Amino acid sequence: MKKRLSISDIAKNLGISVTTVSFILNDKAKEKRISDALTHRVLDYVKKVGYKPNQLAKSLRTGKSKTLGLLVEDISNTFFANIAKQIEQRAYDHGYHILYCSMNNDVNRAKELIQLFHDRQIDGFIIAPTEGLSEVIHNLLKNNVPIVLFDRFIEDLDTNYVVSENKQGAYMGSKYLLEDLKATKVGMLTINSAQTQMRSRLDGYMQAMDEWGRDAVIKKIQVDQPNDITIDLVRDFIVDNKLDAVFFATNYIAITGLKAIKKYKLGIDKIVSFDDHAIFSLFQTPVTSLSQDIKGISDHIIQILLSEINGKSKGYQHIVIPCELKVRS
Amino acid sequence: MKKRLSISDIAKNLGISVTTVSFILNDKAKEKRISDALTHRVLDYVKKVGYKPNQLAKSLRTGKSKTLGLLVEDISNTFFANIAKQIEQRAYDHGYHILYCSMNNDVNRAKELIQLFHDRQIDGFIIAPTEGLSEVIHNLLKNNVPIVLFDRFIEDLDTNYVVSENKQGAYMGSKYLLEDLKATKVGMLTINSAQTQMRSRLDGYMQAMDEWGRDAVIKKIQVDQPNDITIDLVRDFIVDNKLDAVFFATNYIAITGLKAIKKYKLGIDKIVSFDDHAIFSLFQTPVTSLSQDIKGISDHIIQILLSEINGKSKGYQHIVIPCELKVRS
DNA sequence: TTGAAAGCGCTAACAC
DNA sequence: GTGTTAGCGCTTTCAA
Repeated sequence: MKKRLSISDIAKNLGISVTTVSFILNDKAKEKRISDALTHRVLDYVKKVGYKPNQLAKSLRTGKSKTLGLLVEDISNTFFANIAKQIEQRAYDHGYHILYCSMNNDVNRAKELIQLFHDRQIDGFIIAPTEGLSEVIHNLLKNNVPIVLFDRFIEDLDTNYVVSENKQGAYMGSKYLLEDLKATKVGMLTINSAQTQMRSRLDGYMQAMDEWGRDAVIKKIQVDQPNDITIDLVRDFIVDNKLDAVFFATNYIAITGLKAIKKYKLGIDKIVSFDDHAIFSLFQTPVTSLSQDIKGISDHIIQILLSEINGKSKGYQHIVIPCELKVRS
Repeated sequence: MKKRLSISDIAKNLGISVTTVSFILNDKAKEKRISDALTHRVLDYVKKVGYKPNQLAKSLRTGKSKTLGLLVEDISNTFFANIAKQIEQRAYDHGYHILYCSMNNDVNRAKELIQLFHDRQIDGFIIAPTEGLSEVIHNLLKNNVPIVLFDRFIEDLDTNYVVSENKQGAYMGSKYLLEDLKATKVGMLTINSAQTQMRSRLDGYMQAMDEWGRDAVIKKIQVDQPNDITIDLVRDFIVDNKLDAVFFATNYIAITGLKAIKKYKLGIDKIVSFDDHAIFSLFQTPVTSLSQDIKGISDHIIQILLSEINGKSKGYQHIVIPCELKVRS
């Protein structure tokens, strides 16, 4: 493997100095009033020999790594995987790379990873924050590290975030069950989590129940328990409360719920779930869903983060993006 | 933001030289016979002030970035997302980061990305190669860049790969339809692609059809056409050929197929798909699947790549991992 | 057993 | 307009 050319090789071969080459390569030819002829000669030569600047050296010198960190709970979750895909696209378009990782519901791992990313001079963070990350994110903020939170935010932390209009979405979904499907008793299945998006979805459901003068019937399930157990819990919840409609707070809870409905032939046919999923149009009774605007979310995240990095931000931004009710029947 | 400490700050504050600090930090204290007392003093101090070496500088000096590149077609595909999750876990355990990206079926983008990663001195590549990448991968190989292909390989390229036992899996699935479900006419739906894994799945199906003396009935659909059109094509395929069983070559084809089955009430109840999916146990007639060993695949990928990077590889490895038939009925 | 210093490839202040 | 050079933070050879 022949050694990679360096900028000084280029300069030497062309009989000029590295400065000149550097200026030309960094689009400062005009500014530094380097002759057009020379500029072209350098550019042509660089292209001919396929010279690429060493990003590492560049980063070391400039302190910018041109890399963003994406931290999510679980990259194999379709919502996060889709966000990741969009973010990555946009990042590459702007010359940024993405380092990503799944925190897997493990606060210590998460803290470690954030530190690790920071040590690697990540230019900015995109985080779906889990509980317990408040302090470490606060530290980043204190160090002026650009950050955008998404999917949820942390209440006592003043920073950028991009989230869906969860309360309004949950309200729409609940209202759809009550008003359009004439449900008499609507239960809500959610997870045992204090994350803001979950709280908002709960609030939306509650508001609808209040307005219709119905009892709120809520079960919070634990995410880390075996699926079989959860399935049985869901059956008990539906049967014991004589529900004729269910609102699921996320698509993965819905999938577990649908398993229970199928397994125990519960005959529930009024179902709404937050987050869309391929499965929902295929279930025996189609599931109406609140689909989040993945593209819109990603666009805002990148736009806010890049403007922070480029020092063009005008205070912290709080973006709330509407969801769409996808009716299936 | 207070400036980060550098190794020379540490040395200065401790009244010793950077060399000594560097040796101690890189576990060469013993080898260089630095006194235990000093070693401890340095280690304690480093911990106390929370000093972290600058990875960029380290990389620039050593030429190792401690970063791996993961290139897949589409990170939002569950198979790839799951592989990504596993790989990432293992990589971090070994002190490596993952830069990833989706090639989105775009050869030029893929080439560009590989070049980009290479320019960033990625230590190794993990690639699910698409058609047309032969040349650029060949170039990497010529430059002794560690590479592991997975999911498929490229026939005229001698390198490491980790794939599932696709032919055997497809054979098992087809045999299950014929032998256990007593299917009379089994059609295969696959995609219009020459990738090795697709070819092998086709071969497995064909072998079973041959052994049972049945006609092979195959439809290749185009991945990039609108879903509605594909759904209608699937219906025509099933109806025109009077099929009573279908073998789907991937889970996403299966999902489209299930949509057709549901939409047009085709009443097919003998269904097998390659790749498992949450949906398959929930469809009106459960779908038996061939599930790939994500963990096994990931383990092998990382193990091979790291031994290549550390120069411990003993020639190219070709790993073929069995799939499991998940019967549902 | 420890230290001085060169050098990885690049940018940019300063000199001419 | 173009060149010289210091220095980003680190590893490692060579010297002491």
